Amino acid sequence: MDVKERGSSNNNTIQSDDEMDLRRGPWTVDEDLTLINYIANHGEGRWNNLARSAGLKRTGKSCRLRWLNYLRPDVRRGNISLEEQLLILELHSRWGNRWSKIAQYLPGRTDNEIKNYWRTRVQKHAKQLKCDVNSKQFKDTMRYIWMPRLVERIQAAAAAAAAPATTATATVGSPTLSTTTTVTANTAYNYENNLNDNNNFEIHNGNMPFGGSNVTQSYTPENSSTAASSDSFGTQVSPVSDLSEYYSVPVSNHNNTNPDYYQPAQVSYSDCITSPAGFFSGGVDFQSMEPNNQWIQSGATSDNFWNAENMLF
DNA sequence: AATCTCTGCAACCGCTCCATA
DNA sequence: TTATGGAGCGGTTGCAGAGAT
Repeated sequence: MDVKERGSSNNNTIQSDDEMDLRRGPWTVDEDLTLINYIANHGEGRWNNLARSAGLKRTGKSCRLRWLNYLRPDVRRGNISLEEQLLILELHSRWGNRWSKIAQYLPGRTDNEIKNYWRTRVQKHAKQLKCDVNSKQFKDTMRYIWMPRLVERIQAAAAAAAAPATTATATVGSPTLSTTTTVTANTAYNYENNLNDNNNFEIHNGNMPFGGSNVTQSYTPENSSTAASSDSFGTQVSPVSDLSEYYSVPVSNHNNTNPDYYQPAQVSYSDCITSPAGFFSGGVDFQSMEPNNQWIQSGATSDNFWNAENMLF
């Protein structure tokens, strides 16, 4: 975000007797640098104390939020990939609005980002379909139509990407969809049929922040990038004087659609993705199920649905 | 070109939970 | 046992930019 511009458009410094000059609103580049450098040298945690010690006129909460949602080096930005969308839909169907929990399974994504995605995309389409996002109708639509469609698109993309120099295995209706590639970007989910509240799943790790290339590691929320870690940096780091150093690309290019913007892992998941538990198991033929969905049988609603589906993707 | 409307998302708010004294 | 403060979570708001008119 170009915090400077946003900050200048409205002076968000709110002063009150009991808030002692605490700043609110968009963060400035200077504030960001101060926070980054302080955490680099002292680690995170004790946010109120941190805010004071760092000389930031912000609440601890504000510092924590800024760090976790924006400044952390392992935060991923950019469009939500198809695989991530699929995962979000699946996990939300399991856990509802447990954003932080869902975020634990999407490395580098924050609960805020996922929440925003859900509200801006998914809820919007529920509205278009004139049904409640928590209704069975909508859940069925997600589960039996949108999610299989997503899988198809993932498969198609994988096949297209793999065509020249890689191998791809895409089995419709089977529990696995795997692709191996040789391209640079390579965080791969192996979302085995073992996802539940206590389970781990594996991530074949490429250049994501928590491991080296081609490492397969058991993934748990505890070792996720989303989980706060005081070890994100070493204890002694050269001060960052310019956010472009920190991000390695101009920070002003923050728009998600701009490929120059900070992207710790270039987001082109060339991946293997295995279905969420029970989603594909048994080789369910979603296509054949569609006509059985009473709700979808109604013509007008069906039209709405397909329009919404196209927009969702 | 100007204005209006919509969209995406960063940031804030209020609440709950948990650890500690 | 209770009080207090830190941390985290989900919901909401407000703004900038994009797109439509």
